[in-house]
Amino acid sequence: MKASPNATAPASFPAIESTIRATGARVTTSRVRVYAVLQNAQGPLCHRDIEQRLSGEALPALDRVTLYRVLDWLAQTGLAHKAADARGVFRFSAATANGEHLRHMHFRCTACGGVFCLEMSQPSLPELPQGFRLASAEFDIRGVCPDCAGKRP
Amino acid sequence: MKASPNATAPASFPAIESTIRATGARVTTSRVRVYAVLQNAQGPLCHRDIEQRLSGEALPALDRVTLYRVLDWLAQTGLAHKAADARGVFRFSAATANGEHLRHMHFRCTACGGVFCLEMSQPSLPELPQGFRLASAEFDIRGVCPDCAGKRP
DNA sequence: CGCTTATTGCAACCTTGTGGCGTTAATGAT
DNA sequence: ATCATTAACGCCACAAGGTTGCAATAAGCG
Repeated sequence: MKASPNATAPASFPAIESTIRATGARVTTSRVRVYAVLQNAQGPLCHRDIEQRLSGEALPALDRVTLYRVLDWLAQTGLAHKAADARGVFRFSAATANGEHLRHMHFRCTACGGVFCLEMSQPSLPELPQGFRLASAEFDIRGVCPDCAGKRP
Repeated sequence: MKASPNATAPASFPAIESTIRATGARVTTSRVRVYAVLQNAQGPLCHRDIEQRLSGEALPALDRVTLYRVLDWLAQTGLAHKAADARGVFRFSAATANGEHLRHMHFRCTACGGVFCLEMSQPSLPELPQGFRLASAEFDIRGVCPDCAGKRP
């Protein structure tokens, strides 16, 4: 065993492994790797972002379809959140333990599709008409991020 | 039932025509028809919804690509709003004259993708970090609509 | 009416996402 | 430690949404 100083380390994350094991499903390298990427991310990532980060690792890249399935599985088990960005592409983010994601604030750039989490106190939830089942509520702000605004002023 | 006379009326909407003319672009039947559909709609419609409604008219159906282009043009000129629904599909809605759409409330069904406009007083807008350009802000609520909840309880 | 060119329609293509199926490998039992 | 079981994986093809290029059409104008 070596020490662990490299950014392209193999998939060995005891905490993540036990989290996945707790769901009752099998602990596979694919799941560990993808979940680790989501946990290290700053904001919600789309399929391509994740593929890119995985390809930076020493391990072989995972199949496109497998990645989709792992992501959907993560979303289904509640370990990750899945939502479409301003361009209609699904983005995924690791769920926090206490489910505080139910009240979050997002800025979605219509140019690059990026999502920025804004840490601000969110207004209270409204009451829904009868029959509607609430899953999540977000204050969704669209516009252009500083990066894209700089490129096309 | 022939009682309702112009369910399949041709494209002749003086108000819509002059609105389009005011943008400086050409007034075409495609633009008039699509814009009329959006104005008569209850909530945001996706490409397919619009195609379906247009095919109910007596006039020949418009090309898929043309529809996309007309919709993008409407969004660009500000006559319509374009946003992705919970399933990542773009939906379009006619903009109101006074731009009050900036403060709106939507419920997005994750099952059928439907969007329901909720008329409720919305909380005040937050202040953004420097460099971010605001385009629109919505309180975005996701869940399951009464229809879909009834089908899969 | 005839001219100019913005729009349209068609065809091909791209991206995102899904379904089927044989093969691999994670787990539990031996 | 090895084997059997079967959940996941990888690969294939496919579907839906969306875009690009270009020739044909029709809106606006003199």
